This record gives sequence, structure tokens and C-alpha cells, in this order.
Amino acid sequence: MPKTGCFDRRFYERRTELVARELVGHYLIRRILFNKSEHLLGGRIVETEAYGGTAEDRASHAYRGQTNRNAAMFGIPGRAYVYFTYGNHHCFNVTARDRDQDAGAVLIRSIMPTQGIDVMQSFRGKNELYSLTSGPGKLTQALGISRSFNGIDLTDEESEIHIQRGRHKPSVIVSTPRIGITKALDKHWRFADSTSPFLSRSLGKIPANSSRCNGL
DNA sequence: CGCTCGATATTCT
DNA sequence: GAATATCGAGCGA
Repeated sequence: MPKTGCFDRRFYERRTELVARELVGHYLIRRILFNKSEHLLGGRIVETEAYGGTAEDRASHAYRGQTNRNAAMFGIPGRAYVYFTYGNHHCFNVTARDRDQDAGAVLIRSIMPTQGIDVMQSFRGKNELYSLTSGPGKLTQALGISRSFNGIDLTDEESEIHIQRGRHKPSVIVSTPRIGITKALDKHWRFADSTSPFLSRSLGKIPANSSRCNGL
């Protein structure tokens, strides 16, 4: 079986919402030492959200400019932006922006478990497959991702976390407003494989032109 | 099923 | 002090 490899840096040096849309169908893979042996954990990305730069996206952490927490969003594309929220959960993002954006990142909202399911179940303390990695806080817990991963390069297949190219793209990707925000609801920057049963939330009523991804 | 609410770090007002 | 890119427990229908 030939390796499909990682995307190179150029893939991430494009508009954040375009990268978010294209990441659906590819794989988030964690390499970890557990019980004295190496395991690969992860799954197929089924749901993402794009968050833009300063003054561009009112819902983005970057909207009011650079801070200690969001600095990765202003840094090199193709790296991890990991933050802690609600005093309980980590969220995992991939930095992505083109030359016209000062910041940007793609939140990975949900993956379909494909590898290392037994280890992820023990990290989560739950066995139910449909709630193992179906949410941004759940998947970081399942993969053992914490703030120490902030800034890590995701383009190296050998590193402890990376994005692996998949061979099959979803046939339909829909876009909707983002989850859990109150601002910029007009931006439909949540992207999902509508056929997947592993989404963090049901898609609800999809606007008629949503599958066209707002002109992308 | 659906709703409410607590946990509680970090940033912003 | 308030808000937040969340989750799961507890409750009622």
C-alpha cells in the first residue's frame, strides 16, 4: 500500500475557508507511545470550520489582533494552533492563510475514528464510537492533544501529529454557519461531509446553495 | 429525545 | 465581571 503522504506548506498558504473545505476527507493522525509500544490514532476529517484574520472575521480569536494565545494563527501556515477553552477542553486547529490574510486557522470539529480506536476509547473513558471523536473537545481528548502541541508542524509524516492525505474525496461537502458563535453568522465557514454519521451536530436545514460553498 | 446547567482558563471590558 | 470556536450529567416529556 503506497503512502499518500502529507500536504506540503503550499497547501496551507491559501484562503482559510478554502483549506477548511479541502481538508474534509483527509486524515488527522497522532503517533503516540502508549503501554510501551507505538500506536497510530486518528481518523477521517468529516467537519471543519475556518476562522479568519484581524478585522476580517468577527468570530475569530484573531479579530482583535495578536495575543499570546492566538499567536500561532499569525505564524507559519501548516502548523497546529491549540487552545484551552471553557476551563475544560482543548481545541485543535491547523493554521492556514494566504498572503492577503494576517491570520487564519481551521478548527477540526469532528473526525471519523479509523485508527487506534481501542486507545482512543481508553483516553476518552467511553466506548461509544459515535461520540468518540465527534466534537472539537472530544477529539483532542481521544488523541491526547494538549497545549504543548501548539505550534507543532503538521506537514511531517514522522512527527507525533500530522495531516495525512486521503485518496477519496467526499462527493458532497456542505457549508453552514459555524457552531457555538454569536457573531458573523452570515459567514458559512463550517464545512462537512453531509453523508457522515460522525458529525458533531446534525446539519439541520441546509440553505439551498450551501453545497456550493458560497462561491468557492 | 430536548433542555438547563456546572465546570472553570483565558481574554476582554 | 462577562463572554466563550465545549461537554456531559441530570431532569422531564
